[in-house]
Amino acid sequence: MKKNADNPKMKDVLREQIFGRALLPLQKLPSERELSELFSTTRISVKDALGALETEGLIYREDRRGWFVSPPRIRYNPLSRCHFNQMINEQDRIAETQLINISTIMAPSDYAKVLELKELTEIHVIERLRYIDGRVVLFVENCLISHFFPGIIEENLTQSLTQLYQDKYQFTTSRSRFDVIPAAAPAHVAKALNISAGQQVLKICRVNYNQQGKIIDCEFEYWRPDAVMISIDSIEHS
Amino acid sequence: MKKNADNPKMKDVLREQIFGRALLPLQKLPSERELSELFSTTRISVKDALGALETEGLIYREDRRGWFVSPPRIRYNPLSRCHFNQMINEQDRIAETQLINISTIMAPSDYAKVLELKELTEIHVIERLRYIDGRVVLFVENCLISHFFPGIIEENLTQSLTQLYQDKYQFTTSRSRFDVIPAAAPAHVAKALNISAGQQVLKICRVNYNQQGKIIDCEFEYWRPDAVMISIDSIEHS
DNA sequence: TCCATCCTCTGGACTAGTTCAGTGAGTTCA
DNA sequence: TGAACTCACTGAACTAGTCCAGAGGATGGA
Repeated sequence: MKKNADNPKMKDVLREQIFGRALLPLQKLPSERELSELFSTTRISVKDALGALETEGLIYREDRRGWFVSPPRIRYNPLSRCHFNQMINEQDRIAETQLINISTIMAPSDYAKVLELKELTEIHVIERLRYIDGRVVLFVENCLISHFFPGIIEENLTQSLTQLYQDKYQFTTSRSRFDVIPAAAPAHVAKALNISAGQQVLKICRVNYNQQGKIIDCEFEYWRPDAVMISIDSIEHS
Repeated sequence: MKKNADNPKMKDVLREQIFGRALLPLQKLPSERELSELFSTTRISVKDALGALETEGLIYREDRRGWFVSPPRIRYNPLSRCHFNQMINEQDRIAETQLINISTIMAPSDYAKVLELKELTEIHVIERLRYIDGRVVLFVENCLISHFFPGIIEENLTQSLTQLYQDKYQFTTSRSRFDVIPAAAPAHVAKALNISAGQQVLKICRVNYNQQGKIIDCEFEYWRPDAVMISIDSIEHS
């Protein structure tokens, strides 16, 4: 069968099926090869169409696993003191956290810059993965200035770090700065998020100050772009 | 000449030339066809490589014109009362604003929802383009609830709307909410930004309340993703 | 000098394939 | 039962083309 005017564009058909609930959140789409047969087109055209729906936030990819329908976005206020689990639960979603790796290193220049370090300084890097409804959507690197946090490595680091700072170290966050950019996923982040290196992520870099106004840690968050809406209300901070 | 291990990947070469200042901000890259000859590869592979650099924020595309090296990002605080021109000038860049279109319509459902309208309401839609250093980077739609703003259409709408609200209507913004998502450019936005429909943009939707706590307008901003870093500091709001 | 037309150039979108490398399920063996 | 192996499946990445439609510059005519 040749393509003709009776043959609606694949991305329009899929979009309608998603909006019409024929395809449900987290549901797997047919493979690219199947779609290219179904719609009598080539795989490159299928990839382009799927990529367009991905850009719209309607579907997401997983490297070597397939394409899936995106669930609704989470509303996220980076200035909020609300723990991840609580934030997700409040939106009737299921949260989970996985500790991936902890390392203790001399701060490389990009970290040193963010933390405004003037000399060689040891930091702990805590890598965690965040899941919503069983899907991995966020890779987080917390970079803690070690000398502020003796013995933290032995703690349960899947819990709220902010709470741990307060309970064990009597640090409260007096101020936060955050920057948001669309970025390309570095290889280690991509692998953790089940995408190929260089795919689009939404990167949030946050710097936290304790009650003495000193920077104590920074945090790099890499979000799946379809999973989150950053939402800020000026009234919550006045 | 066949590809072999001596032939470095095109995107790595271009990335090095950009970081090494052999390719300067706003400079045009060779066309896809030229690059495919230079690097003995196909146009699809060139497009993939260029797309990867675009995702990194290093280059940007213009439909039918070519690919260009991205200038540094603007730091933008959506909660700031700072006018666009001032914000850009403070970062040693040149700002320009172009009024594209003004229309007066009954609010369609997506606008009505954002403005929390309970009944059929007339709105003014003011479309503007924002340029930094001569490059179009931002398409803005301001949606004003008409009955709050008698006679506004005749004003100079390239100036700061916020200032106009205050001077002519004695409205000050007491509160703002904004949402940020990566989105696909609608056709009318894409055309204005010199990209094809469906390309990635960073969409900011803002809602403003006057001193009586009433929503008076909302704003949809569509940013070129490589041009902006959203930057918020909690200390500026306490 | 200005406007209309033409032409080349551009990215966008498509055709028809191929190879690569990791995932995950099923099977086999200890 | 658990671990290792195998194999089909998957998207990623590549080859070699084609056609489309709008941008912008050059040219010619009024």
